[in-house]
Amino acid sequence: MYQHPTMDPQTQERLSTIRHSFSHLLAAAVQQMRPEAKLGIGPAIDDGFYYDFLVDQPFSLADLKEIEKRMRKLAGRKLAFSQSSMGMAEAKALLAGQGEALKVELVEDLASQGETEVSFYQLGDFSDLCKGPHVAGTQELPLKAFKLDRVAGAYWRGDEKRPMLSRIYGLAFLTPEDLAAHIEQREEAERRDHRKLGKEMDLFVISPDVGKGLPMFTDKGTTIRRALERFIVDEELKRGYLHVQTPILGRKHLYEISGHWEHYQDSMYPPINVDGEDYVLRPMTCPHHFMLYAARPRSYRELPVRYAEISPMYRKERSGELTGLIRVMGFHLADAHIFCKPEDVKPVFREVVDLIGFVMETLGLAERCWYRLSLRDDHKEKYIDAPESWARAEKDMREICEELKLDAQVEPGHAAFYGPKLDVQMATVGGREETLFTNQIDIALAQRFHLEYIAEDGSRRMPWVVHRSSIGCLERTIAFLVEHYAGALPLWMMPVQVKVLPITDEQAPYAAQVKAQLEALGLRVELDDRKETLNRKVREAKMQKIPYLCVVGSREALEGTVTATNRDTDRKSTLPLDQFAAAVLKEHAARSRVLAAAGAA
RNA sequence: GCCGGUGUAGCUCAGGGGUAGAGCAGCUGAUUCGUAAUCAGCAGGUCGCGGGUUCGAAUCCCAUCGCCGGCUCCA
Repeated sequence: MYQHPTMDPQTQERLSTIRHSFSHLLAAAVQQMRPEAKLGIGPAIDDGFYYDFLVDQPFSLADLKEIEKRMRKLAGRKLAFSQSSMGMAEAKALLAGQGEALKVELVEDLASQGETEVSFYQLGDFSDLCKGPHVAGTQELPLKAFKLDRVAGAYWRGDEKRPMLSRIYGLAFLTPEDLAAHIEQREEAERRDHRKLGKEMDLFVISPDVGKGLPMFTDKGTTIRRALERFIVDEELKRGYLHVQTPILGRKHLYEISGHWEHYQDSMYPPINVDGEDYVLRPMTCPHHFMLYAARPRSYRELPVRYAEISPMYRKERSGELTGLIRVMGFHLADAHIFCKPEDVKPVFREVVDLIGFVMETLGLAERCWYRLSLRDDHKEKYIDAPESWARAEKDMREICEELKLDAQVEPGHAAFYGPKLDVQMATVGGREETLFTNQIDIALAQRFHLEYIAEDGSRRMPWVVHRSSIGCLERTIAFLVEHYAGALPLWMMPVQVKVLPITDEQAPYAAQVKAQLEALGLRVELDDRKETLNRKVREAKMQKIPYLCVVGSREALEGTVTATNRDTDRKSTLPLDQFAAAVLKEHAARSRVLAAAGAA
């Protein structure tokens, strides 16, 4: 989301105060228009503020104009924000008298946390339970730097079992310029959106007839995927992973053993009954890999066993949750399960962190990602019931983060049902946070599947299992890459790496030769021999973000050269074809993110 | 799934009760061109789908589907 590049903490705090004050102004205006509207909460957020209201009739976009007008009118009266405080019982009685049931609940919560007093802010006729701070009065609000934005439904306290409130979002900044910049940035984000670019670049298609959340990759999109798959499979093989292949269907029984059926059923498709036996589409690969492990006795000597697979999986999602390639129902995860001795879990995990670090670096996403340590929360029913193992695994996970100086954000409530996770997080261009990769210590499944190995002393022991994804879900990773690079992907994953543009028909034979020579090296090349002007061919190729354009005219044909334009620098240089080809091949093979074969900066 | 918004040609959009329009893309022809749109012509839509109101619906109403933003959920 929008962050002012040079904002010091004080200014940031001031802005947050202003935004919060705007939210009160909003609530005041709303209560003028709809006295029956009950108040939820109204905090400052990254780009402004919102306020939640309990109303019979949800607000529509058309209401915003009128509300904003009233806000401006109220602000024009130069109202002061004044604070007062009172005891819990008094506050509760006051709010109850006003019919503010949601606020009463907040007071009760504060009371149960041991608070003895609460604070109210008064703005004109409008009073609200609020700890502040606020600006002194409405004359301090930058009215030209704010704007009501949109409406949305939001469950009270984020709980879908509780009533849905009507939320009004507003944008607010310190200056009109900042507001304009934010709106401009939003438009830029729209242009970078992988859904838009994916269509323009012809990478994937989501057909309602096939099904929402079930993307299909075109040849170009498939080329990107293949580049990523080859990269990760080769890298994993180098690092001791064993690549395997397992089916996407499995007996329901298998998932009853794993606990998925009990803990994860909401995300699974209903069983397919075949001759009296129930099968389910797999939501995860772990049970299959466990059965591979369990198929024969294992010695401590062969541990750690690292089974990897780029595995298709299907998870049921509610329709409103699907987004382009980022949130889908059928996807492909670069998954692996590492079976190790319990005492080896740290080195094994360190090795996993090293791999994902390498992957992020190679993809060029490292500086945009951060770590999240995902632990349990109080909703015990979501997790396997094994408090001691949880405590141990969470402790291990924390220690690993500390040892590796990962600076992970700790977040309760995001753990897998079978163990804590170390996630790699990233933000979409739209500002929404998503998980790119995830790694887990599994405290439960080895036991449920009775996995074991023979230890040095001949005893049978239970291995620990680490689940991890190295390059994540291919669909999602591609979406992030497209957004991060605004479509101008690194050479090695670009569907078309070089485009040959002959100036006239006379150069057709030479252009074909250039293409053939580059292709013989394994590069992906297109020839544009249409009867179009060079200007047009260049324009179209640039819009397609082709890394290198090779213009060949009579001069190049005569000399055996190409005049290549560099996508990233927009510079060009004329050089012998052999030399250009070798340089591009080198960049391709090295998975370089810098284009320097021609027109280097 | 819930709340709000939205759906007109492949794409971007105009039109808002009297049975459809532009630009680009496409096709045909001419142009043989040195780094971001050569010119001309042609073709293209039962206005998401289904009901209803009306003499008449792309336009109003209802329902439904897709898409977008949010909530919930999540790789």
